[in-house]
Amino acid sequence: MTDFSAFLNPEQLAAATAGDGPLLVLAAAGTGKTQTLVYRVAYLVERGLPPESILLLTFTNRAAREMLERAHGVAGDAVGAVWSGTFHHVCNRMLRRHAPKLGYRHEFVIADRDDARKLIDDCVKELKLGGKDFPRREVLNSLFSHAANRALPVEDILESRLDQLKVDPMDIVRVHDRYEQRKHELGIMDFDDLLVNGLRLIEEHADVRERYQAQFRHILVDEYQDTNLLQARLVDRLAEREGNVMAVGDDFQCIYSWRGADFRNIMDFPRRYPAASIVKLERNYRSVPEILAVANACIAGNPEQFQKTLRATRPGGRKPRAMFLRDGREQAGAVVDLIRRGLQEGRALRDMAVLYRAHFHSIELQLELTRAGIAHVITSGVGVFEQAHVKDVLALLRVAQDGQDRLAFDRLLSLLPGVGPRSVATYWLKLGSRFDSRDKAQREALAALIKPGARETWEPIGEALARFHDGDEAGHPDKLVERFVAGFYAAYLEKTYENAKERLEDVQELAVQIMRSTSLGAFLQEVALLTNTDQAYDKDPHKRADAVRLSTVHQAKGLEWPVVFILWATEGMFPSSRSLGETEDDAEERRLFYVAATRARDELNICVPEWRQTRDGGIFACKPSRFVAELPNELLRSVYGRRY
DNA sequence: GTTGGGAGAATTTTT
DNA sequence: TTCTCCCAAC
Repeated sequence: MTDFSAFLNPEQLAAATAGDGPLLVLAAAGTGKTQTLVYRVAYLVERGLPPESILLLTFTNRAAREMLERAHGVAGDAVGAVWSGTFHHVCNRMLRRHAPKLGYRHEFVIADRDDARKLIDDCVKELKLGGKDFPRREVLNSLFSHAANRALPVEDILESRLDQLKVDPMDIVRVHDRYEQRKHELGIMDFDDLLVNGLRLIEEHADVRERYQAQFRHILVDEYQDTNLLQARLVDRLAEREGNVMAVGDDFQCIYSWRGADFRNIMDFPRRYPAASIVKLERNYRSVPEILAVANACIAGNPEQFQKTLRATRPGGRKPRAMFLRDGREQAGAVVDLIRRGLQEGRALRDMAVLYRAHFHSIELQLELTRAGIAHVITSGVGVFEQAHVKDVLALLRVAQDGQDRLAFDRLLSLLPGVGPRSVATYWLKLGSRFDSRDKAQREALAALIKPGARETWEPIGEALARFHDGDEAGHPDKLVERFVAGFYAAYLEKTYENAKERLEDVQELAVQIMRSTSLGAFLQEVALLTNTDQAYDKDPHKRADAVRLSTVHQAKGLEWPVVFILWATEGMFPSSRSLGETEDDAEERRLFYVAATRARDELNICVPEWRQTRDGGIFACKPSRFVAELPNELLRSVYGRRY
């Protein structure tokens, strides 16, 4: 048995070794929340609980993996069988098993954001809507998503935005109805459907519900403050029988309410679970007191929160710098200078991170870092698996794997010259609304259907598929990809993209990834849920090992660095004017700034440029962010220009 | 039916 | 400045 008291402080110990019953752990930033969860898992396993009866829900797959790795270090191999991952991942896992109960195949397809938007476009066109004033697909997508994640009808969501919409709300409802219908016809689920249907599965099917209620004797939820209504309800249902929920979170760090997260879930937890014990973790092990003072001051004004104060355990260090700079270029130069100084002081590049509100805030810095030859990695907005070339190859693999995947078929065939949506639709129909590439007759039928101009191009692809199914290369997805690339795709990339070489490398790396997973089927069923923050797909591990990290604040959640820079701490940028809109409510932006500041261990540098250049060459003045301006002067070291 | 050119719009956060 | 949409020519 591990001596848990050797690794945990009294509050952490109380949480990790608590008995049965609901438990709310209010863990402020940097107070060892992960440590507590890791030891909680280890404790339960060591006490003899079967690992598969533990459900660990996290915000990213990466967080789940890290926690289990660490718990494995404490409690050994048994930990491997713990159910863990994001809500989407766990719902996916349950739905793969029981999908027919909801009228889906086990092999239902997950539509990523891009697929969903395309589909919405199709619906708009089909209904002959659209036009200048009709909302764009992104807007429609986010409206539908809002509705789904709050379990509200689309009409209700539209109601609150009527003034912004110039069209008949019923038209939007019609698009939504058609979209739902279309998804069902194609047997696909979008991200929101995973949650919606996961919950439906549990609520509407008593046998499934009872099975999982019996299985999950302990449910642990990380980042509980960022759960939405569906997620909270799913946990409540699953825990109904055993009642063992451990919710860990920090209402100060709720930064996803735009996605439906509702921090009332955490505020109301004691009411929903009257038997709940509450543990507060307030001792911060991460940051120097000067950084905590800034974080505390920033968040203090937010109403209706659990009152918590970060208490420092580290000795005093340096006050955060507020750097008042001329413009974005000077900001980039200043950050580069300070990174160089950090290197001289013995820090590694990986000790430093640059955080910002939105991806485009970092463009100037990226250029400057490249010019200066400083290794850096960006967790970009577009996930690796969302890039066009990766999706092309995935489409090939999906066609090889599954004869009913219409989306994949469309995508693959559209790569051929002269073949567009109309032709593809005809092929599909003539093949009997399926294309089973295992079936020789179907392969030949398709080859004959393809129009003359494209037939030659298709030939090597058809050949690759044939060899994948019969012959000595059967069942080797890497060989399939290889033949596809050699016979067609390399030339296609060359013709289509300027950076064909890089894309080719991605594709080859993809083949390696697939060979590492248990099976092609398993890989394809999960791939839509892998994101760039999960780092399952490491493009360049050598570079990544020691490089400055550039990230949005959202993606930096749960991480920490000795040195942190915050870019564009100006009104309109951070807080973002788009987020504030007409409302005066800046609570969420404030929490976001709090999250950014509390990522730093030793040194926090807040950049406040005075002028911003727009893309079309315009220039306008920026006021310093309220989050800087409001701070008492004595909490910061203010420096002007490049005299830091 | 498809593709490519030219004009126009537009810049948040993500599973 | 870059991505997206619409229209006209293959």
